[in-house]
Order: sequence, then structure tokens, then C-alpha cells
Amino acid sequence: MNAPLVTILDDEPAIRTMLADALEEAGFRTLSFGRAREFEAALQSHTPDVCLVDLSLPDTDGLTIVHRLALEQGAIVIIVSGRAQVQDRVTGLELGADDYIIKPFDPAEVVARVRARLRSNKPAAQTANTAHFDGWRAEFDSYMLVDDAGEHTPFSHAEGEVLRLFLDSPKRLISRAQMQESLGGAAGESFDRAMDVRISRLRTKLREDPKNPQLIKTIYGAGYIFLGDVRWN
Amino acid sequence: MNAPLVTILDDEPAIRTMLADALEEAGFRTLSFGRAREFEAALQSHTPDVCLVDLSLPDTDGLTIVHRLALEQGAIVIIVSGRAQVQDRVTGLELGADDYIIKPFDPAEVVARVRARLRSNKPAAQTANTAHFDGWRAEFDSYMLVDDAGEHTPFSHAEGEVLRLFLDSPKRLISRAQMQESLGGAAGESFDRAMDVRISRLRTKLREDPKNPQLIKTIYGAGYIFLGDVRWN
DNA sequence: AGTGCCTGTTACAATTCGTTAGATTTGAGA
DNA sequence: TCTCAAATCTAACGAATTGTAACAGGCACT
Repeated sequence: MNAPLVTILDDEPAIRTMLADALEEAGFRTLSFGRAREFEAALQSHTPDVCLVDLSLPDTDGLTIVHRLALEQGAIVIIVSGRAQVQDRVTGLELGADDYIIKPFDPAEVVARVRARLRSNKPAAQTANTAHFDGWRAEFDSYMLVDDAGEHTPFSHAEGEVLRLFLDSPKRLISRAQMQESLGGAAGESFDRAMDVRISRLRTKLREDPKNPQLIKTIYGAGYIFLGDVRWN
Repeated sequence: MNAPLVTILDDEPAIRTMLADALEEAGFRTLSFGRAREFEAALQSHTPDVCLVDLSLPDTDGLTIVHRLALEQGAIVIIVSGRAQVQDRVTGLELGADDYIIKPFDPAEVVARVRARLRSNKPAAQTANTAHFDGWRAEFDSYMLVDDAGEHTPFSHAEGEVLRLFLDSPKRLISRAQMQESLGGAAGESFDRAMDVRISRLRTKLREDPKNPQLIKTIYGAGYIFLGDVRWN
């Protein structure tokens, strides 16, 4: 549970420090780079949660970096650029950037936009504590499930662990082994039975039809898969 | 598989039509509203993928709507506002908005930002996991077969393995040896019997006439061939 | 102690899926 | 066309896996 890491790639030192100061003030960790080469080298050992990228770099075309980061590595990329033309912004976003901020900017807005991206984009970099899916809202602060009609159903800590695991990796098979490891997996003898029971109880609270569950599917001999359009907020 | 639905909430008709035109041109469905009351009424029957919201509305404070949409309904909210102060933007984003676009805007940029939000919210660039063939749809995420009439039939993991093999190589002979290898081919003695049974069960779910199967043909002494116009999606 | 909640354990029911076995189909050769 | 062995189909059985109701211990609060 470290603070999210934000990388800054800009050739102007003044901008780097301005951004770094504002972001660290807001509680983020930062790494700054003036050249694409250094930045790419650092990626070997760090995995940033958000990448701020300036388009006009001395050694590379910024758009190439954006494309590689966003589409190949799946990172959250925010372009911070002096190019203010609409066409620049459109192509930047089309190339996979998640946001496009124009210089000159106010550091407070950058922080707000970084937060907004972290909030909803990648569950891996959790900062949010509420998830929405298929007419449900899961509030991990208050341990509550809320349905369309606003009806509240509490869930326990153990149930929340399973639910969080599902909501972090929707539409992907999660094996029993993974579950045991992620959760309090002191792999006991019949520990897998306990997992079954947790899931059964969670299913009940989600009002799943036992004969035909829509959200939590069992894959015989493999594990479970959570189907649901998850959005963290 | 509908086009994403974008709602527009703005009290100026000119802006509504400008946005609607650009978004529909780009392939989205749109719904426009001039007042918060109408918009909220429409939410009862529609669930938009993205909500564009103007902050200055005649009948309500726009921020209230943003807050409710984002935090309670979990919608993607983009504020489109004439208020250009940094403080407005920060509070808007802080309240849960996913983006903040300042008037006057270029419709092309709005489209690009809507796309960016939809893109990043759909995680795990799905490798094609749904196939269509001869009035059927096979959903490998949810382990469901869906017929023309929309009736759902679940298929098991083992059945899905066979089905996927067929759908990957339609109209081509698949020998038993290939099947054993592709699937969990711990080639036992009577393992081919197991394969028979899998196919038999799959045929039942596809409502094949045992005397005259249309989709899965047996080639005596050679293997099986799947006839069907497969289109992956 | 008493009450209520959480959570693992147990026991049994239900499901999945390979195996078995008998029925049916296929195709080569008479 | 007829015969027969091999190949295939599928109902039925059973081992392994999973679902869940019921029970029990632990913990917090009265």
C-alpha cells in the first residue's frame, strides 16, 4: 500500500520541479526525467502508476513514447504539452493518452486530473474504495452493498476480501490457489472449503440464482470468474 | 453489442445539437436534455455509458448531479462548462467527474475525450471471446450459448474446450489425435471415449439431430468437422 | 453469563465429467 | 446385397469437485 508513483518526463527543469513539488505535496511519490532515454531505463526497475509526458523532447518524439506506454504497457498516460491545437490534442488522445493538459497549467489541476485517472482507471492502483457493477455498489469503507433501489446489505470482512479480489480482476479466471494466496492463505487442510463457503455467502448477498449465477461463475476444476462491468470510483 | 450511449445535459439548444451531431457522426447514440428534471427521469429507463453535463442549469446545481451520477450510479461523467477558473475544474474533478472540458470547445476534442474515457474503463483488451455461427452465439466469458431467440444455455469448461477448438478451425477436419493434444490430452487408453462424450453433450446443447447433425459432423475413421459460418468478435 | 455476529468446520446434496458397457452406425470385403 | 469387425454414440455409473445448511468456537459488547 505505497503511495502511487507518478513519473514526470519533461525537458524543462522548472516544470519538472513544479510538478514534482505539487504532486509530492499531494502525497504522491515522483520520479523526474529530462530525457526519454533515462526514462525508459528507469522503467526497467519501476512501474509507475501514472506517467506525465511532455511531447517536445530533445531525444525522441513524445508521441512514440505515449503510444508505447499506453497501448503496449497499459500505463496511465497524461500528456502535458505546449502544443495547444485541437488536432494535437485529438491525436494525442487517440494514440492512447488518458488526458491532455495544456501549458501553461496550474499544478492544482494536474493533481486533480492525476487523482481522477487513478480513481477510475486501473483497479491495480487502487485508491478508490467504492466499486460499481451491474446495478450494485460496493462500499468498502462502510462494508455495504447497495442495490439499484438503494437498499443496503452489509458484508463482512471475509466476504469483502473475496469481493475485492473479484472486483480487481473482473472477467478473468481466478484459481483457488490464487485466492488462497491473496487472502489469508495459510493453506490449511480443508481451507478450500472455507473459500467455498465465503463465496456461497457472497452469492447470497448478491442475490444470485444458485442454479444460474450471473456474476460469480464457477469453473469446475479451475476456479471462479467474476462477470460484471466494474468501475471503481 | 450496441453503440455506447452518451447523454447530453445542457440548457443551450445550440450546444446540445452541436454535441449530438458530432457524437452521432462518430458512431455513438445520444440523448439530449435541457433540464435536470427530464434527465433524471430518463435515467430510470436508460443507463448511459457517458454523461456530458453542463454546470449552469436552470433548475438545479450541476455539481449536485455530477456528484450523484459519479458516486451513486458510478457513471462516467464529463463536465462541459463555461466556468474556466482552475478552482472550478479542481472541485469538479474532485467531486467525481472524469474530465472537465471548457467552453468554447471543439466537438472533435469532445469526441476524442469521450473515447478516451470509454477506452480506459474497459479493462483487459479482450481477446476475442465471443463467436457467432448459424444462429448461435458462444460467449466464452460467461460460458453461455445463446440462440436466436435469446435463450441462454450454459456450457461447462470441458464442453467449452471442444467448442473453442471447433470454432477456431471451422470447416476443417479435426482428427482425434489433434483433439487429444489440444485439450488436456493426458492420452489415456480410453481417453477417446471421453472425447466422444464431450462431443455428444455439446451436440445436445446445440440441439443437433443425432441422426443428421448439421454443425458437428463425424468423419468415420478420421475425426470431426465443424460446419458453420463462424465470425469471431 | 448472555447476546449477537463473524467465520471456519462438518456433513451431506448437487454438479461435473471421465469411464464403462451395450447399442448403433459405418464401410470393406464376400 | 449381406456380414462382420471396427468405430462411434450415448445412457448410466461413480469418483472428484463444488454448494450450502447446520453447527461450533471466538470475539465484542452488555
